[in-house]
Amino acid sequence: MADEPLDTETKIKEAAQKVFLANGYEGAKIRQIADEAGVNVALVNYYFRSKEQLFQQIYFETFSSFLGVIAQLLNEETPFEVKVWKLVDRYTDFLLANPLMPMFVLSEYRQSEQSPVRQLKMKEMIRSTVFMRQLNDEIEAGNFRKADPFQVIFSMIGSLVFPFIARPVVTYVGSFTDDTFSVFVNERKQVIPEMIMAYLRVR
Amino acid sequence: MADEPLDTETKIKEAAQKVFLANGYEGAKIRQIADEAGVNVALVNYYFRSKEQLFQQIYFETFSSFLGVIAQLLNEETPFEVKVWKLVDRYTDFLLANPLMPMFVLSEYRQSEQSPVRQLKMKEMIRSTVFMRQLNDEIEAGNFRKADPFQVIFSMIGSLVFPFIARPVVTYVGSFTDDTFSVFVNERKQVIPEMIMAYLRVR
DNA sequence: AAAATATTTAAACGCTTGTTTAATAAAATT
DNA sequence: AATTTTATTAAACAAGCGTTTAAATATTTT
Repeated sequence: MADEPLDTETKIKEAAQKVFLANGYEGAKIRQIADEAGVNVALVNYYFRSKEQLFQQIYFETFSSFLGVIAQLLNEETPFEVKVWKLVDRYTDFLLANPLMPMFVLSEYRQSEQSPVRQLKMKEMIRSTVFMRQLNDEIEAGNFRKADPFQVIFSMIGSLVFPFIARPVVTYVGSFTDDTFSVFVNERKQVIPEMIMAYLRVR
Repeated sequence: MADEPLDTETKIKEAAQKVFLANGYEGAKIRQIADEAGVNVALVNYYFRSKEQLFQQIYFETFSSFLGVIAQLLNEETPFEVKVWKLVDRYTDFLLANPLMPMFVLSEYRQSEQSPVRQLKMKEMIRSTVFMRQLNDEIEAGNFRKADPFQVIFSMIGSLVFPFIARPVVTYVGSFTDDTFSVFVNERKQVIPEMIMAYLRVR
């Protein structure tokens, strides 16, 4: 990868992303962000006006990525079961590449009516996915048991995301290293789809 | 309930529990804890020496409760399937009564060798539960599919705990109120055991 | 009741925080 | 080349933080 010389604003943003994800809003200090970016403290406010605004920008982008990738995978035009397997596989890889994202997104979420996050219309996005439609169709056709699609989707996402949220505890209880944790999570690529499908197939 | 006049130390501790669980270590301020307890700021340090020590005490107790309740349920001497249903039922109720606990325990976890949390030997506790033994027996007897017990247990706990960790997002995407969130979680008392058992039964 | 100890308080301490200022350096415009 | 604008800096600011102090009050012990 060609690491071209980044302009100051980008350097700050990348440093902020790193520091905010590792420490959360309260735990992150502007001086730490500035140091990480190799830049004077004042420049953070010069480019982003305030810690709060910088955070909002980072949070919005992270949230969009976190739920956006899911929404995209849910919307693929592949048969239902294939999609479940593919989604779990792809999203596991995504989380392995961004292991701090789930905890950050879920622990730093703040509700406010006119927040950018709300304007994403994530609600409608998830509710109207191809995945949801297919699931409803299969249930109506009698191929799957009568199940609440929300229960199914949150079971799947929850199983997928949980190890990353609970990573320190999981690592401790399971005596994992970084490598064996990765193995553990990769094994779930098989376990989770099998679990979801086994549940749905029982009529 | 008879709310007898609490002594100062207890008042501070309960206030600290409340404030730490709601805001985390960095977000919690001693003056807020003191106010919540209706007590002078200096008394917090008088009784607990430092914010750090107060936090450690709260965290240890919360962690013990969070994992201890699970360990206890995993150790009940009931048949495997009955236990799965009972565990999900009881732990859901426990989480409904302590909705902030999972996020607090998982986001504020810090590893350190001689921490009180480590001395709980939670690892050995979970690994040697009746649940684990039963699961292994059933698999060896050919009644259940060949599954990694850790995968099963973390799928179950993860499904159980996830809605509480992701509550704001789940609430938003699902258009839940506090009441309908509670309904949603209670429905999982059936979904989760069925999912786990459906998975295990496929050979 | 007097003395000793424990509890509580208001005030201040020193440090870190996010933020701003005012001066300097660099770049762009004229 | 002179001027204006933009970028960067060191330094300071006020506010908030966890913590300590020293005096006042309450309680316990003698």
